[in-house]
Amino acid sequence: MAYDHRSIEHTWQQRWEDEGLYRSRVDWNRPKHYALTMLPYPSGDLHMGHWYAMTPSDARARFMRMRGHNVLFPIGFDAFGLPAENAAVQRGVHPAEWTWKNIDRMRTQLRSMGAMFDWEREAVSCDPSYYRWTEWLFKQMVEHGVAYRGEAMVNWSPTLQTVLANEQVIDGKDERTGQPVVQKMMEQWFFAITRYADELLDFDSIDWPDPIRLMQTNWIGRSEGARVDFSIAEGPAAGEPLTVFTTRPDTLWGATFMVVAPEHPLLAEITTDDRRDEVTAYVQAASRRTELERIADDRDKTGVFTGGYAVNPVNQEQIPIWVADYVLISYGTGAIMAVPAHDQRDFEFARRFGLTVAPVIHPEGGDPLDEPAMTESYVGPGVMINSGPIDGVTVNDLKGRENPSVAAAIDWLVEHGAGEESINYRIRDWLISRQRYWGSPIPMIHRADGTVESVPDDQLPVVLPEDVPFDGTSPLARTPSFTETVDSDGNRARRETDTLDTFMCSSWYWFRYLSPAYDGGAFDPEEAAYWLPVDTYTGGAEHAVMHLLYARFFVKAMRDMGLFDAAATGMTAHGRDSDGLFDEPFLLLRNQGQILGEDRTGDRVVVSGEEVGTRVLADRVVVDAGAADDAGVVVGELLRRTENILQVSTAAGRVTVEVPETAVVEIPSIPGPNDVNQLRHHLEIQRMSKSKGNVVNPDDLVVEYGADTVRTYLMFAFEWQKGGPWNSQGIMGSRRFIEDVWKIGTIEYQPEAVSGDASAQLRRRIHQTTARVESGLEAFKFNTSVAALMALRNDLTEAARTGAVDPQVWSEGVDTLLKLLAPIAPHVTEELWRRRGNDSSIHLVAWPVSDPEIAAEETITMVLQVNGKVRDRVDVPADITEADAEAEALASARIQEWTEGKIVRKIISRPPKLVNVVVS
RNA sequence: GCCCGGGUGGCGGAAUGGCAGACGCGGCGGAUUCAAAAUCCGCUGUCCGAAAGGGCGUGUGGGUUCGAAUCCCACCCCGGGCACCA
Repeated sequence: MAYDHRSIEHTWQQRWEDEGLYRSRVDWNRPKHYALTMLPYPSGDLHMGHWYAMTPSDARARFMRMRGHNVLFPIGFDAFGLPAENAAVQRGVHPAEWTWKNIDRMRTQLRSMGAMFDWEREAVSCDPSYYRWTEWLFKQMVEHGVAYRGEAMVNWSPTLQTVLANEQVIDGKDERTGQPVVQKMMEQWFFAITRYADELLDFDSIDWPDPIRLMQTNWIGRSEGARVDFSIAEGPAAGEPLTVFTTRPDTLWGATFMVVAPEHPLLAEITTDDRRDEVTAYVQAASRRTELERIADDRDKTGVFTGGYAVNPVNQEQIPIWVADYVLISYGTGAIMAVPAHDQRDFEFARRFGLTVAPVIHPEGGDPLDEPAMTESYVGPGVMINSGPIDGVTVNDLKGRENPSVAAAIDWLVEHGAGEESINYRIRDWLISRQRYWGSPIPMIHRADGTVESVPDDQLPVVLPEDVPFDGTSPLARTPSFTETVDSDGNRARRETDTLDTFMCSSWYWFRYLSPAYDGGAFDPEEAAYWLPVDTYTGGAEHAVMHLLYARFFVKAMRDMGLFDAAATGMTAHGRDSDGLFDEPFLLLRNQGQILGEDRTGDRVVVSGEEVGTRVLADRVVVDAGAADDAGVVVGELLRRTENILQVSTAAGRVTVEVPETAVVEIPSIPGPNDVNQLRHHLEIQRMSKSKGNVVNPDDLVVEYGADTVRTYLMFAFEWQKGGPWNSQGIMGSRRFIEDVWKIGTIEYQPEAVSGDASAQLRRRIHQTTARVESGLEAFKFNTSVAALMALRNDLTEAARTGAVDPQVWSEGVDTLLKLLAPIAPHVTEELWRRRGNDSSIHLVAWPVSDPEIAAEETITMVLQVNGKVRDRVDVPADITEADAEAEALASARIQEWTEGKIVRKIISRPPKLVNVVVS
């Protein structure tokens, strides 16, 4: 009976659905396990990346279930976002229609995986029943002061006609489109994520990969130091403080000038009249430059003198104030004290503009700094000099108060009222307003008097109007039926027309999964009490600082707003200690790598034609001409093709070939008339993309090989956390494996010359395999689990051929193979399990237990070494004593050969693994 | 520039400081076949050797150790993150 994946997979997917096999229900008598995979964006097609992310997660969730956990493994869609709106602009399809159609299609594709998703818990973020609670959560944030409206310098994307969060801007460009972003002052809604900066730096209670923790730590960017008030010396602002943040207050006595950012509020008052034109020109030039241009420019510092001076509070010295764009308004106070002797940026600026450099640190174990000769700043350890009260204090390489000189300076500042100890963060508050249509509306109303009020809860959600213009910026703002409303006093008012950053939708979705239809709140506290928090979260590392940081912030804010109080009470009622369970969203996080396109060699082309200048004008191009090679003027591999221009790698080097329309193109492998566009060029390993033509479609693979084979291959062929290039031949290995399992599961076993040894050996392998598969699944090293199963397949195939094992052991072997493989290849194992006479699903049976005593080898091949080199091997009992092991080694003829005539210095005996005889 | 992660056969990858290369792909040889595909059996790091066996071998150089892919130091290369953060 042949293995037919099509009927098997279809049948079981249907039956599991009908029987509700994957419905998860609260059951306080069983331990729970909340396994979560990052929800997909409904782009239209499930690609290999989705399969690669989800099927191993599914396998692990199934494994946890077989181990006795009550597992929740939900799925949904992150359905708001720009691509839907672009589709509307470009193709005239309404975003809602486009999105829901994609979701429909992707649901079908997701079902073809055979994953244990509980579809009753599906949540879709663009559904009003979902975004009602996104809006409600926003309101909660407003009411608790976590969300606020503020004027700030924002990242404006002229291309997208919207603002972006800091996290969405990379190198001064929008991280999605790569288009430049400019700075602009705007009033927008923010979440006060900075308030949680310190708590977000604490990862002690969660098991997350180090790189992610590091990236978040760097992103938050905590710096310890001091705020110091300099005072403006003259002019309209005379006597006013000019505050700076510094991590090196110990170098205050070396401050020789100050620099303010071009946007600094006090700049105009500081600037003297004779300098005003120059300063104004500089500020204007700076504002015109995008972030991108500032980076693209050579790093030479620019700036101008304001004419103003400030008084250094530590020594009353007057120092000049400059304006320069290397000081950023968005960090610290937007003004710095410059200590050129001990800060490289300040040093470069000072040298360029001829400003004073005054060393205040005597380098450790070196000569005093020779100011005129210095070519770079000194940032190492030493001893303070020329610094009045802190002279002689040690300077080390540590940060903050751990550096004695910094501690001494802070103490002095505080004592003299000149400054205060301060911590500064790189992270900014999260800007959540977007001037887009396809997002959750912000449930706020602008009253005629300029104040803002929220839409009452019983009027939520504010529903997106359907009929809006999709031909430019902010469709909602241009839809009067939406914007015109009345406030709580019945006066005419205007609705907020910005929508929420879609990252907000994905910052709480795993709560909605618990009870997607619940209308008494964002989630049902009864469900939350049982299922929360998420035990295992899997997804791509590209979300390291956005989604994963926002999600952590959300949970902390929700906790502080009391949104988990009811759930905590429920936990306590069931005897579960809720302490600390609502501090973090995901207890364990693991990231999968990325599947890349396959390496591909280009067509071997034989071109005939004539040379015209530097290129060859073809009249005939033949692919794989074989013996007819000599006919060509150009023969080689096609490296690149741009329209009809070919780059061919030949023995003599690279040649450019132009293929006019009149030329004949012959590709034997493609029937019918061929044209130049069908030539395949060389492709390096890189991301899959339609334009490169290296996309592997999982749907096609499922049709050809079956979901079980695709799942097995994805788990076997890569180190999951690393990923790598696709290999179209490799999948056959997994297909053969599944077919072999089918054979093993369907043959009639014929015992012949049954031997006790062979039976015991197979039992040993069964129990060893169980342990190996288990540890692989636990540790996300799925490839080792599959490898172990393939090895068991080999043992069982051998057993079937020889007939040497006891029928009972054979049967145990087959059953164990099926159970261990069930999480990975759920369909074929279910089919075989039932055929073997079992009435209920294999996915409900208990995970096999590996008995260490049965798994233990009786005899082990012991390695005999001389001076650490393997010279012989002997089979010894597993419980051999150290003395016997040594005796075995010395009795070995081969060891004797190698030790003959030498003096045995010592013998390292590690029974039963090895004996190392050290001679000289 | 700074901070991470990683370099193991032709390829994907295994390996609590103890037999490097499990498992698979590919390749080679054989069986089967009219033939091919599929399937089955065997071999497959590299060099020397008829073989027995031996030399070399986990990016490079050094170190620790009886013993290093694994630990330490320096360097090279690849991937990722941040990037004038005071």
